[in-house]
Amino acid sequence: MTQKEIADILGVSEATVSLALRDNEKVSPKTRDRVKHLAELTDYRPNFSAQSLALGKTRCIGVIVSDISDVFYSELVQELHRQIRSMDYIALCLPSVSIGTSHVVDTLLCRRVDGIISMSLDISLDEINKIRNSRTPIIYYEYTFATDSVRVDMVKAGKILTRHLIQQGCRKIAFIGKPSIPSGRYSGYIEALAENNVKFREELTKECPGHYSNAYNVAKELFSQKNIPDAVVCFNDVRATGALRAILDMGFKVPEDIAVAGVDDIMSSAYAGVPLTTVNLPREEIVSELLKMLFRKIEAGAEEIMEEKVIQPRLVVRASSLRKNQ
Amino acid sequence: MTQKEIADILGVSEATVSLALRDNEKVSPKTRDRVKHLAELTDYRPNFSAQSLALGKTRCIGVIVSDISDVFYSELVQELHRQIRSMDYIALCLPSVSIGTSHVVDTLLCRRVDGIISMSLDISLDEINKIRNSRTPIIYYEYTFATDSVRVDMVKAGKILTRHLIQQGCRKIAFIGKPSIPSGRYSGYIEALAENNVKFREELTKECPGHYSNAYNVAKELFSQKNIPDAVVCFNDVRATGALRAILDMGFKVPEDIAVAGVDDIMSSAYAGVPLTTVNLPREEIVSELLKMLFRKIEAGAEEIMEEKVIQPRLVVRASSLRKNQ
DNA sequence: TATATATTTTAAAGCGCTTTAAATAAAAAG
DNA sequence: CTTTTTATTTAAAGCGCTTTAAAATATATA
Repeated sequence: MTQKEIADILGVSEATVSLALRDNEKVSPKTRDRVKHLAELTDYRPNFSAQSLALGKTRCIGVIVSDISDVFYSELVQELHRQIRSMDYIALCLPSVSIGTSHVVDTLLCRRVDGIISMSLDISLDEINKIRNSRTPIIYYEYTFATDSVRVDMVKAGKILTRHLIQQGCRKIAFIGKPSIPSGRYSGYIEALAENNVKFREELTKECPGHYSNAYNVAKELFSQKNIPDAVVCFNDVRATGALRAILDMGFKVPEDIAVAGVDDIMSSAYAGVPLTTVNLPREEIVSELLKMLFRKIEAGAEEIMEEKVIQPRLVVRASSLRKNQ
Repeated sequence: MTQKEIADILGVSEATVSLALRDNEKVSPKTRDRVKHLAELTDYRPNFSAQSLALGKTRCIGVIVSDISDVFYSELVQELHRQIRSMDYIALCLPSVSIGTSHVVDTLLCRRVDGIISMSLDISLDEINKIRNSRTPIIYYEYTFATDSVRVDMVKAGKILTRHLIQQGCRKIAFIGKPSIPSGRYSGYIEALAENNVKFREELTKECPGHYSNAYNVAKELFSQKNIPDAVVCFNDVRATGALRAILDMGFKVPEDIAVAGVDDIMSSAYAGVPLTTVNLPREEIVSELLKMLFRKIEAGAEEIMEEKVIQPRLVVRASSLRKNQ
């Protein structure tokens, strides 16, 4: 079924059909009803490719995610789908880790998405330039090198978590997932130590790639040292869950011997080896800010809007850090 | 940049440019190189909408997922993105739970996806008919009411899990997540009980919607009865994780007092309260079969291929069911 | 009734690409 | 140096839709 076929059946012109379907007031109520009725009846569905071509927009935004099987991101993406639905848009989410950032960017640009949300940290300058050249509006999540971005105050996240552990009486606080480049959570961790006069010990901080198993191994190593930390802040809940498992496997009690905390507040955290203290990043707010900014930029014709929205995280205390005797 | 602009600059016709870019051997090597070189230089990217319209295909397949924040599905989708990349296609994945199955189907049909993979159980007959009428090829995952599907042998999954628990000495085996409609895992559970002469007790089987918290509550209730089960098979790992947490919170020892098992083998299962015994569903194989079948059907012009591929699951034994004294 | 005005419909061009059939240019054969 | 044959290029139509300017019809005004 095409508009032409409908037009032929009804004995009107193609233009009339198009106008009628889009509720243009130039077409008489009577014809409009006839058209719409027949469209309904014949299960007519506009061809989006044709529409996009004619209108010059796809009503589709691209989302670059590093890894959609990463729980936190999949939760974010789900929320994004939910919110974008009401704007009559769709989100095309592609995982850069499994198909390559460069390929993702090319795909999105070829498909002429109306805008892009980048949630991937491993996007290169090259790709950013490609996007800029194409004049496709883009907003970044958690990418500190660009304006037009939304991010959670991760310094604060690291800080409130560390503060909390100090309040619980911990004094030898380790950090798993130390970044190679300066990062919020890690800075927050260091600041919190400093402001409470707790000694920062380099040897208690460990790099750790992002998967359960890596954190498991790093933790095993960390807690095999002579001088055992009494708490550990992890880069995120996935790493915290892995580390926690290692700690339990080694026979330590959590939180009595070692307190554990992560960041993200993924669903499974409340059901981990020991329910996990963490920092909640408000998905709904993050997504709504991202979309608000993106659509503003789309309206503005891809002009930089030079804005950076910072969202506040919230401490979520659970058993993994709660020392009863405090 | 459009083909026309390239053509104008080079002083050739639009047709030549199009043919050259698609490596048609009718165009001389010399012109082809000139065209491609300029295309490269000017960062030309074909307009996909136009291409789709002209070719009558979108090189895009739609994926209907109930909930992409469900770990298992997000792992499946990630794998799907990986595999489909090499076919120069993209996957448009939409979560039916947050935007509604009917809306998902409409969206996919409007956008004229070349094929659909349905991973959602709550797709209605109405929607299936819409898809059929549009003559869009579709393959189902785990949907037992349709042919042209791929599924894991869930009877077997339920059976090997239950058998394993019986071998571990359990005799009062509960089931959390009993389905309202006949389902593989549950049947497998019952069959395994029967074949080992273990009494089936209705009161040990509980319905349970799919989230950690529900399983937590159901388990709390189940294990507050006078007659406490010594094992529980859960519909999947998410429910198992929730139930496990409840069991531990109630002060039971796992697996000594109660053995716990799930299905899916999601990444976090190995790091749950107690590492979780489960059944692995081979993602790579599932996805590759789905795609193989779908593309076969696309070639065949949406003709039913009347096939049902059954994939074998694999038992993964971990601490949550391993009774040392056996 | 004729004219001006408002309402409704339509022809035609355009969006950016593909493809086919016809036109042109180059090479081979006579 | 023609005539065939072969290689290369192009004009034109089409994919399904939108939109604008002009045409047709209906309604109001003089």
